[in-house]
Amino acid sequence: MARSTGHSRPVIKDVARLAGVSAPTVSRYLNGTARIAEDKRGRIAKAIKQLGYEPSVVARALSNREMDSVVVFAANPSAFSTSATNHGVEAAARRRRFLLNIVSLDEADMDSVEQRVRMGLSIRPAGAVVYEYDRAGIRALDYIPKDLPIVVVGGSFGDGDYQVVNAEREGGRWMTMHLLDLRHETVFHVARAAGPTDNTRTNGWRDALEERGAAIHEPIVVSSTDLEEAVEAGRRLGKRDDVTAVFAGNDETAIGVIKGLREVGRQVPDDVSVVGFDDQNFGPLWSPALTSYSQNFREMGERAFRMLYEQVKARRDGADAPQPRVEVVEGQPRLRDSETEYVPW
Amino acid sequence: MARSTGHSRPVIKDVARLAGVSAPTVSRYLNGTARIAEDKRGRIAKAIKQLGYEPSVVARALSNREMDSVVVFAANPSAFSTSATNHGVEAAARRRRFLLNIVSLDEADMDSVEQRVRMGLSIRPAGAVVYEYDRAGIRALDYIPKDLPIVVVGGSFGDGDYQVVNAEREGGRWMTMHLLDLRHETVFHVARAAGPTDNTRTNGWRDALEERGAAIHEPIVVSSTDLEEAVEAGRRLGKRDDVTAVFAGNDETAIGVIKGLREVGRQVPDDVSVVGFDDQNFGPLWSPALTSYSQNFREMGERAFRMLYEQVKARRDGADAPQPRVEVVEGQPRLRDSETEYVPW
DNA sequence: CTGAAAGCGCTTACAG
DNA sequence: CTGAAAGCGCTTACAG
Repeated sequence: MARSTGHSRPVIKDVARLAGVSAPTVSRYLNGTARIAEDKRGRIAKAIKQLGYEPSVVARALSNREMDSVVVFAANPSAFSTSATNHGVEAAARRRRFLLNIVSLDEADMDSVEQRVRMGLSIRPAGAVVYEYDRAGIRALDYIPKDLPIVVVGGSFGDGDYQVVNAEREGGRWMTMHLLDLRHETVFHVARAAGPTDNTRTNGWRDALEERGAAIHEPIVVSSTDLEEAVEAGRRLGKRDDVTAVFAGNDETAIGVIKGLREVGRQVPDDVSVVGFDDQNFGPLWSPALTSYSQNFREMGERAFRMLYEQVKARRDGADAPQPRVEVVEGQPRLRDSETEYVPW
Repeated sequence: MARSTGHSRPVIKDVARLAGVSAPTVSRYLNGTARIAEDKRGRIAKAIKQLGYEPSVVARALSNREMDSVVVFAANPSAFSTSATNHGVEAAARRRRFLLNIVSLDEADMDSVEQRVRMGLSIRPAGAVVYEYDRAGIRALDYIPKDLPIVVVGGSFGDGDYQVVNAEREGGRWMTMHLLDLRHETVFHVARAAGPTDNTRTNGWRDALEERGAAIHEPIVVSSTDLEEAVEAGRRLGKRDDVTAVFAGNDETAIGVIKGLREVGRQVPDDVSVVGFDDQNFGPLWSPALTSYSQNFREMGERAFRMLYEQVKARRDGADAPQPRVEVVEGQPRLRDSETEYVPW
């Protein structure tokens, strides 16, 4: 395994020698962990620059028993929500010079969750972020030691001590209320199969109907992979003449529903109002431009890291852990042209 | 910094003691780096299981000067292509028990590229994968030491010694040919601003026109963020009556173009055929269902890791590096309803 | 086949 | 403020 590293990179000893100090002094300089004489500071700085020295994060991690890194555990790694959240976590982590490790989970392979978690933790990260939009994420929580800083993203309130959730339920409620405000007598709902959390769009929809005393028709649940099911839902709804407004669980579903509605001769928004969720980039281009609810995944990721870092920092400083809390990241409704006021004949 | 780790996890010494052998023997057992007596094998295996021992990847990395991990450098971390490719890399890496680190690059902040690369390499990964769809990726290559195994994903042929590219150009050529086969006299093109590579959809489009001797009208280049530009392109094209077929650089663009075309009274596909690229999931739901070209990003990611691993393995075995090569991952046309045969009046 | 020793590159008590 | 020493948890020549 002896690799010919060529001229290997400089190590702390080289810096120390060049600066005429000991390695521990360089270490203290780097970590700000003790006061260093002014002249030595200068010499060390120069030596570092001259050598192009970079501390080995691996050696540091071995010594500290902990790496400056976060692991994120997430199912659906290629979903927009996941990757946008990752991006936020990474950006915030980078500012603290933390590295990001991604370990994907697989809903279809729950048996591997434990092993994947172990793998992710084998690097001894300073903390973990778990996206708890689904069962795999929830399961992952079981395998993470209680003493490791964790932040849960998404999920139900109370699933984690430290949690950042998007306003799923609030958003669902808002969109439904909006339709009700437009005088629709009630709002039908085509839902994606949701995880077992209560912070869901569907619950928000129900909240609004209950609050207004509107009729609650069981939601039609469609697969999030086979969009044809949404089209079929649209057809079914289109055949009922009590359907004037539909809240779709996401934008793809909304599109499918609109398509199905049209197939059976109902126009959107003239005959039926349809709103989506997620505000995907194709929404504004749709005909009609799709009204939707925009979530800020990037922001969620950034907040998740910051919340994690607070815990890590406190631990490293020997301070008390920060107060556990749930942060709700609000989204924003984007009103466009796919819904309109209900006008009875 | 002394953390109360509670009961710390078992280390190799604990296993050795319990099995009645030395630590190096356990190490050799774990790595298959020497023959071990049958009875000791058994005892070691039992001790490992009993203790729930897991080797410290950090200690191992320090000793080996290299971590069992890959870094991927990529701009546009939340783009579907990026995240799907990441997923492929991660899946293939996991099989080899390699960890994945993600470092995002930022086109808008080229100055930070060097620092980001250094950060990503600070962990001493066994290799790096660079997504070279844009300038940031290309720049990143400059900062990665030549002796580190690298695989370039995307980009021009020949940018890297080891490269996996999708059939961008081939795909563009195919789609254009398809339209020409439908008797359109020529095909107009609305392109996204492309990176400085030659393996582009636009070049494929040009290839096809040249091959058939069709008229080449300069492509309209639109931003990949502001979809309104695509709509505007659609309007402009719609006003010319020599426009009967449009190859859009991707599906969002295609949708925008269709919208613009409609605004000026041209129907798709009756008056103008429009095809997209990428085969996003909303394509089939569009009216008309969008004809597009589907790429296999996941597969690209998997191949990228495998190609990287070959290099890593050879290096570790002290063997010759594998032959440099470029693998082209083919996509697949998805013919739907947005294009049709040209019928002159 | 296997053990004692040294080393990977840091950090942190312990003295001074 | 600063250095010598020991340790983090592995791996790898070196002997045997």
